[in-house]
Amino acid sequence: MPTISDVARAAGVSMSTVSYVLSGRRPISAETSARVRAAIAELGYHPHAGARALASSRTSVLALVVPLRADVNVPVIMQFVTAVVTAARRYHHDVLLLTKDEGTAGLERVAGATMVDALIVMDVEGDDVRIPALGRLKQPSVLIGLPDDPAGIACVDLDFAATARECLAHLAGHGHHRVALVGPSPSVYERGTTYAQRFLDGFTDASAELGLETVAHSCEPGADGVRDCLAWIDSELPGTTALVVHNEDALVPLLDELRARGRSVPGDLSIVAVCPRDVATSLPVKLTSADIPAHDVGTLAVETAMALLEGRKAPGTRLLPPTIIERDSCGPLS
Amino acid sequence: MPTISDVARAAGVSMSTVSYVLSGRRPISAETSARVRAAIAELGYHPHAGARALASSRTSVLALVVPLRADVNVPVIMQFVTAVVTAARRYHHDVLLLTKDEGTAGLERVAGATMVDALIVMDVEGDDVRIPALGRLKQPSVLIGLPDDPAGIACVDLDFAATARECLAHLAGHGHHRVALVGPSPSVYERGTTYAQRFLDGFTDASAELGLETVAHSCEPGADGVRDCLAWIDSELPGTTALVVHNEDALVPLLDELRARGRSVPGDLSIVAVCPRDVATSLPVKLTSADIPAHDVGTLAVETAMALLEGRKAPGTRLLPPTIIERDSCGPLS
DNA sequence: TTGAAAGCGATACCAG
DNA sequence: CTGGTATCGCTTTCAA
Repeated sequence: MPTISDVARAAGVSMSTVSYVLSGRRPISAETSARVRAAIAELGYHPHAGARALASSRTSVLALVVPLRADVNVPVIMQFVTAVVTAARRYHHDVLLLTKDEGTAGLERVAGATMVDALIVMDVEGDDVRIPALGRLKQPSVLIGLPDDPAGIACVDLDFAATARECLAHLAGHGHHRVALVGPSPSVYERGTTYAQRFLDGFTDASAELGLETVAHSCEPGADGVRDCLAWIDSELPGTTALVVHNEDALVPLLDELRARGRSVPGDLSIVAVCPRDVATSLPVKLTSADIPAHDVGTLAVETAMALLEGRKAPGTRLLPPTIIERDSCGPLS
Repeated sequence: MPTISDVARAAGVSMSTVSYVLSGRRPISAETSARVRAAIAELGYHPHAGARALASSRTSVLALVVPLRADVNVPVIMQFVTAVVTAARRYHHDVLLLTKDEGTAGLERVAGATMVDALIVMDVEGDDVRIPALGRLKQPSVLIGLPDDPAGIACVDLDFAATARECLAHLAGHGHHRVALVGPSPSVYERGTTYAQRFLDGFTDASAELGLETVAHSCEPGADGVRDCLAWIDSELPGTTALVVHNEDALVPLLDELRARGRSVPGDLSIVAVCPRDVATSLPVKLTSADIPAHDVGTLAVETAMALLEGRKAPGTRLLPPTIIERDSCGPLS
């Protein structure tokens, strides 16, 4: 493996010149630069990451902490991950993957060892024990999600309250007055992640603002859960004409059940789902949906981390506005 | 951030002693060791990864290259990833995540920069351009999958040929003689990944050995694809009493279609699926299935990488034996 | 516009 | 069982 001094010798310049050609941190004559680049190419030189990290105390690596709970939606996580990796590469960074189950220790390990320049943490809970730990690190971090108290750490997420509002507004625009929310499974509410509650709060507020009659109920997984939830809705708000579904796993059994009952979508019942684009379009009825912009959130998280590293931008919270995509599951009131 | 010499001073020993306490590469008296550890804990010392990598030319990091094609099964990929990360941690290694779309350049970048000790590459194709590139690296690598020519690189995968054989043997054991294979979509065969072909070859061979009448056909995605495939099977092998389904996405529409036709499973038709445990159990009929042991394969890949790093074990191919799990979709010939 | 040289923080060899 | 120290390969300040 050639070193920087091999390159320097081959190009007939000093080590520092080679270094500056690579970093661009000081002007180099076009001619010198060309000679150096030629030598680099010819020798197949790659700067040694460890040496570079030691000398500069920057690693060009980002830590990404992912949940591996089965209870969260795996394809969505994967979308975050690929968005983060892809965006990181645009900034010449690589991604070190940590799992949430290592908890605080994992963060302290990679940060303490100076393995990473910044950390991006997914699946943040309302009262997440990792937040104080992150605050103690010398590296900046970005949360994907919104805890009760970010404690000065940057946050990025979809604006779930506004999303609920848009869903209701969309249905109201179609003339619906009685709308039910099919929520996530109870375990999601119990667990600390706040997005379910934020969505529910937005739903409740918007319902009042828009003068709608609404109910909301969590929905256990599986066909039975869906049936129970529908039964609950029927008894609590008879004459419901539209559903907002904030529960991906419920979608397939829900459509099955409605078909079995002979209720057509959107003829008898309109539906707005909150889910990634691809699941909305892969079902028998193409669902009007509020997108989960995993790609945008992941990208923004990386951009925020980079801004923090460069000292621009104070940490704060960025909630992305929702996007409703009209498809075939929303009709006028019949 | 305290350094090793801060620890040495605090403990009243030399730097080298601290280093040896940490690495265990030479005997240290219990007393000294205790003093050093106390100092480490008190100062909150973490060895600097870059410095360590520079001095020792080992990084304690593994590269993992994942595909991000939508066409592969995302939850299965995620299982590989979590298995690799978890296993790596048991060996005190972290995982740097690369995406397949960076191609050869990504491998050369992280290996050339000495960012990783070894590489694990998923979604290897029959004639994968990355294989010669991996051969040129100074770090060892492990392939998940089985290319046409591993060129001396270690491979780990499920034994798909044996899996096909077991599926057929299982059905033959239930008295079936006419069996059809519902294969992956044509795009999977066209793309270079070899597992589909290996499964098909195993299927064909075992069919002959067991004296069965079989046909095999690829299956396009979606309900239409399933209908076409079933129609093809009906015309080519009338009286088929059992299906081997090597196509996860076809499972839901297939069961739907059979139900629509009033054909019961396993009453009228037996099914063995090749898929991860959780999808086999989450369908309306609990499917008898051949497991995709993503967790085991990922773990074994890491263990192989570690063995290679320690110089034990020559690279070679390890194909994991299949496991058929009997559930509710296989009955006797009626 | 370029060069020389002092670290960065560990590891591991040479000594004792 | 423990110490001293050269060394790893690069960045960056100081000088020219």
